[in-house]
Amino acid sequence: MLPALAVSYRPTVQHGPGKRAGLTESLAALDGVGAVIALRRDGPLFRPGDRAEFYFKVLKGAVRSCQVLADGRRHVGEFFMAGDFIGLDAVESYAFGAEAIIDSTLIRYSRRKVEALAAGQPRIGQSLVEIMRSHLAAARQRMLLLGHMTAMERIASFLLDLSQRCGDGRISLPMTRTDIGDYLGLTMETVSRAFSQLKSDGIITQHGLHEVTIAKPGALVELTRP
Amino acid sequence: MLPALAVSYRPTVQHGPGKRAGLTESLAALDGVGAVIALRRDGPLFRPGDRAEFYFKVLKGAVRSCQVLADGRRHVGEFFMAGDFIGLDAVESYAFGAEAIIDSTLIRYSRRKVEALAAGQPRIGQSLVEIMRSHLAAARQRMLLLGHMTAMERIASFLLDLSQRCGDGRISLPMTRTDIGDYLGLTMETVSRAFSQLKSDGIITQHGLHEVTIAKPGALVELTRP
DNA sequence: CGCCCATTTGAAAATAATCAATGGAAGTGG
DNA sequence: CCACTTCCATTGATTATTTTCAAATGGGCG
Repeated sequence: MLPALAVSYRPTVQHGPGKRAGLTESLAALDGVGAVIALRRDGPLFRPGDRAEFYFKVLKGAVRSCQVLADGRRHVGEFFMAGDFIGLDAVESYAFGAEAIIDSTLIRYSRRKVEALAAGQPRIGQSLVEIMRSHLAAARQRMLLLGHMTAMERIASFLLDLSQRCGDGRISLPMTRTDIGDYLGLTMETVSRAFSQLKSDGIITQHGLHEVTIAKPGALVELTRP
Repeated sequence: MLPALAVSYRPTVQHGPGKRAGLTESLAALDGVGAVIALRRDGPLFRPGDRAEFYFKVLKGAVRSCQVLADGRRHVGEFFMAGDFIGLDAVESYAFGAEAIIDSTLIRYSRRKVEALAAGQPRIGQSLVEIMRSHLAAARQRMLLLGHMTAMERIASFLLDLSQRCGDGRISLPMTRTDIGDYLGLTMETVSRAFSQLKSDGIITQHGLHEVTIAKPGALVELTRP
C-alpha cells in the first residue's frame, strides 16, 4: 500500500468498486443468500440485455465488463478483482456483458432477496448507496483520465490504481494488453510500448507477462501528471 | 423529441441526470425545505473541497461542474440544465467545482433535512438511488464516448443528447466551445471544425452562436457510429 | 457604437493508430 | 513429456487524426 502517494495522486478516490470500509461488514449479512459459482477463462457471467436478477461478488480470479460497438470496437467498462461487487447499479437488465478473464469463482446473490433484506435493514441500503457513490467517484476519475490524459499518464494511473486495490507491491495483471487498451481507450500496441518504456526506465519490473512490481512509485506518480 | 432515434442511438440511457420519470414527483416533497438562489454568469455554486451540505436543482439557466488539473487542463464533468439535480453523489465534500454558465437560478436543499425526510419516506431514498443509477449509466456511456469515439462521433452524440434532454427541436448551447471541448475531451478548435462541417453538410443550422437546430436527425445518428 | 473576447479558419507539429513482421508464451494433442 | 499450433506481446515503419500555434473574423456586451 502507498497511502501517502495515493493521497497525492487522487485525493478524492481511495478505492476501486466495492472496497469501501464498513461496507464489507454490513454486506456480510448477505452471504447466507449467496451461491458460489465457478467460471472458466472467457466464460460469460452474463450478457448485455440479460435480466438483472443477480448481484455478484468476486471471490477469486478476475472479471471484465465490456460493450462491443457495431464495428467491433470494444470498450472494457471495469475490471473486477477479488472482493469487488458486480451488478449493483443495473436497472432492469444488464447494459453490458461480463466475462471471466481467468478461471474464477464468485458468489451470486439474488437481487430480490437482497432487496428484501435491505428493506428490513436500512444499513444494507445505505451500504449500497455508498458503493454507488464510490463507483460514481471512480467513474468521474476515469472520465477525466479518458478525456484529458496522455497514453503514459493513463498507464501510470492504471498501475497505481491496481497497486492500491490489491494492496501489494506485486501487481497481478491477469488481463491481456488488448483488455488494458480497451479499458484505457488505447491500442494494444500503445499499451505495450508504454510498458516497455516503464521497464527500460526502471520504474517497473516484470515477472512473467502477468505480474509487475513498481520499483519507483514516486516516478510513476510523477507520470500521472505533467 | 426523437423517441425512435433516441432508442436506436443509446438503448440503455434515456435521460440526462435527474430526469427520470417518477422521480420529480417523489422529490417534489422536498421543495418545502429548499431556498432559491441566484447566480450570475461564471458565479461559483461551490468549489472543490467545500463541505457538501447542500443538494441543488437548476430552475433556470445552466451550470457546469469542473476539475482543473495542475497544468491547467480543465475537465468539465457535467452540464446541468433546468430540472437537473446537482450534488446528490457527493460524499463528505464536493470533489469538483460548479459554476453558472449563464445567469441562473437554483433551489438549494439542505442535505441533512433531505436525509431526515428520506429516513421517514423510503420513496425518497429509492428515488435518490434511482437517480444515482441513471447517473452511473450516463457515466458509463460517456466513458465509452471518451475512450472509443472520434471527434465527430462525440459531437454528434453530444448534440443528440442535448436535444433529448431539452426535448425541443431548437437546442440551446449556453456554454462556450471551450466548455464543450473540455466536456468531450477535445480542443475548442476541433469542436469548432466539427460544427462547421455539420453546418456545411446541412445537418444542423445555427441561429446565433448559442442555438442550433438539427435539420437531419438521421444523418446525425449515423455519425454517432461507424 | 466600439471594444473585447469567443469563434472560425489555416498551417504545422505531435501523439497515437494502423499496418506489418517477429518473437515468445501458453495450451493442445499426440 | 514433448512437439506443434495458436494466440499474445513486442517492436518497427507509416499514416492519420487531433493538437498546437497563429491569424483573422465576427458577435455580443458594456
